[in-house]
Amino acid sequence: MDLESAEPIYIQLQHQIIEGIAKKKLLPGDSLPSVRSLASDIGVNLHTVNKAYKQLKQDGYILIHRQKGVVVNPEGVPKADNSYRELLAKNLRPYIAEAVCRGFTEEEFIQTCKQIYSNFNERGE
Amino acid sequence: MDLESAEPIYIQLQHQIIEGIAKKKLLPGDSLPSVRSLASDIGVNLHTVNKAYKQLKQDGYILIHRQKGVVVNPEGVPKADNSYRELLAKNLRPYIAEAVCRGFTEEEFIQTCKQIYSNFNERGE
DNA sequence: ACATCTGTTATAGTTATAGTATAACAGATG
DNA sequence: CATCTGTTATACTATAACTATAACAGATGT
Repeated sequence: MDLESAEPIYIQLQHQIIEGIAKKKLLPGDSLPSVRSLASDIGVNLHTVNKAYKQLKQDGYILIHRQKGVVVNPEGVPKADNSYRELLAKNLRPYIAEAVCRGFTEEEFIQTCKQIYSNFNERGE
Repeated sequence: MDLESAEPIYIQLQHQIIEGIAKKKLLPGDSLPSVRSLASDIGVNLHTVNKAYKQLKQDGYILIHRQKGVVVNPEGVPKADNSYRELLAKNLRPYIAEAVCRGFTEEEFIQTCKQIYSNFNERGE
């Protein structure tokens, strides 16, 4: 966590949890710290953590049983649908436009993606 | 231009100009509207346009000859270097983590990228 | 010379977002 | 019944985005 970053803390938190799920360090059913304990752990306010959890819940990454706490979605994360695909393409567009301008070829770009993918698919970590 | 978007106007402007260069609708040496005329065209303040131009200049997309106005870099956009590659990977990471969680495979992801690339490489548009 | 265009800078104000600080509520647990 | 949970409400500060004017300095055209 970088509290000095331009990236909002609650966004960094979301990314970190999503990465944890992608890397299978967080498995379906695993429980996450309460908003209060996590907030105190990383030294931020309760609401900042709550904001991250709220969004993750909305996106189907986690479930929240009032008193039992926060749990990684036991059903797994909702599969990619059309609206996801559209949003992804919209988000990637500016990066690819910049790559084209800088002479960063399709092959190089794909190689970069593959390398990142491999970070998440390493088994037995 | 979507003045209602959560995406800041000056960012949208940057993206649009970068896309123009990527699609070769804007060629090296082409001149762009003055900050004032562009601002009045899209109905925003002079400073909003200036902020976008400033960043584009910093990134080497455009040159600014005090009185001659704004011009697409005649030398072309600076080629991808290591710091660019690092930043790109850092930026792509969250999108790929999400894709992994949603069962969006590497092949599908790459297919998405290729399709976007093809939008920029279409000749004779 | 002079008006006019250019990018640039400065100042000030508004609005929205991010984050903090408390407090309280409601359901579940021990 | 105290304590933990997520949730909600309110209020405050700091910062970013945007707007509104105004002015400056260099170049151009008449």
